[in-house]
Amino acid sequence: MSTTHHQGALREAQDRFVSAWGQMGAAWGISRTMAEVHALLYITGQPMNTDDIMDRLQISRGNASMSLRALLDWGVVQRSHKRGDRKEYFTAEQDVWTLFRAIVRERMKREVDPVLASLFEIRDLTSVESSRKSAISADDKQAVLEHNRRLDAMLDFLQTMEKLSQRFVSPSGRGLRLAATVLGKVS
Amino acid sequence: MSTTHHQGALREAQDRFVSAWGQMGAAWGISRTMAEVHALLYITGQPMNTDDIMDRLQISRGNASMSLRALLDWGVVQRSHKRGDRKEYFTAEQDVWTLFRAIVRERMKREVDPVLASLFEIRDLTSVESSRKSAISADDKQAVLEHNRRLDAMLDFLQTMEKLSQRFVSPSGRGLRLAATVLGKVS
DNA sequence: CCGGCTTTTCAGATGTTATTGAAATGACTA
DNA sequence: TAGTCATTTCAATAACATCTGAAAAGCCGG
Repeated sequence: MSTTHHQGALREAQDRFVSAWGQMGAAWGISRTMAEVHALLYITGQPMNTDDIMDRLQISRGNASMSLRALLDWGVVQRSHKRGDRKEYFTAEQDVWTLFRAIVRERMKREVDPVLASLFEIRDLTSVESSRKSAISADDKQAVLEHNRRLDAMLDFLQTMEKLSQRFVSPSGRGLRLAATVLGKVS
Repeated sequence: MSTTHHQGALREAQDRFVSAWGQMGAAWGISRTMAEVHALLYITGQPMNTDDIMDRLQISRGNASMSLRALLDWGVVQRSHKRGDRKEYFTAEQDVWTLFRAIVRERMKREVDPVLASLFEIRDLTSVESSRKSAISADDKQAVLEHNRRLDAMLDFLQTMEKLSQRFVSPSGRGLRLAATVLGKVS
């Protein structure tokens, strides 16, 4: 349609954006390709189908399919369709804060929550139980006490983070206003 | 010294803490071992030398050395020494918020800053320059305009994040108070 | 400046994760 | 139902990250 063949600058800017985003994603434990697919959809703003994406990023069909599905799971890409075309098209969430909230939500769910669960279990191993146990030296009791203090410090911290993230993640542009507030507050 | 051979519960709690932390670290793009070494030092609270750590975590000398050095670089572990012992001992930062600040600082430096730099460069590719270019259709101009809008949205967002993280990272227990404030504010 | 002890380095082995491509599955039409 | 086109799956493979262990480099007291 619009873009002619020698439309260099825009194309290059898009490609470099895709690379930069892919790099960042990789550092975050998101597969490079998945991040690149998202970047491409975001920066072009155009609905694209699997073949468009394969061609543009030079990746296999399987890879494109997997990445798109994962992006759908994360809720940062939506399906759409074109009349008279059987292919599925995809578009990226355009609001950056919404995007960010989706990412935080997903990462908390996958990485922090399981650790929190583990820590609670671990806490049980050395709670009241240990005092019931047979003859234990004063030193050992002290060691357990300090262990529990450290464990609790970590637990408290992660729970605070959890709550904080829920504020940011909560629906509506709450996160933005909060960030602005915080930045304003502390001068 | 204190811990006798059948002191099971504490030891198991420590081991499980180490695993849980290692898992979390892995998800964050920190090598599992590096996270485990830190977890061990944190949860025991004891200064340990390289051999202690090798034995306890069953890792090679090289791996232990590398991980410890990385933790020192991150500023979350300190060297210490024992009189009459030539070995180096290591201890973990015990304040969880300080630990967290170190991590955020490091990750921003390594992952966000480079991307921001790239985005600024990319922005230049399609700034004023593009209007100078020869005959360009109205459609193309429009495309470039929208591209710039999206790019700027991302830039703004990352810059806000950067500033936010600097608040949290700033010396003294500022971060803690901020978090408390935010949690309090929105009920 | 030698000998013993400690830490660091790094090439190769090992383990993990991402990607491909072709076959299976699904979805729709006639 | 068979035929066409699109999508998903998954075993094989490639790419990447991590770990080992032995050799090299540092450090120190005598």
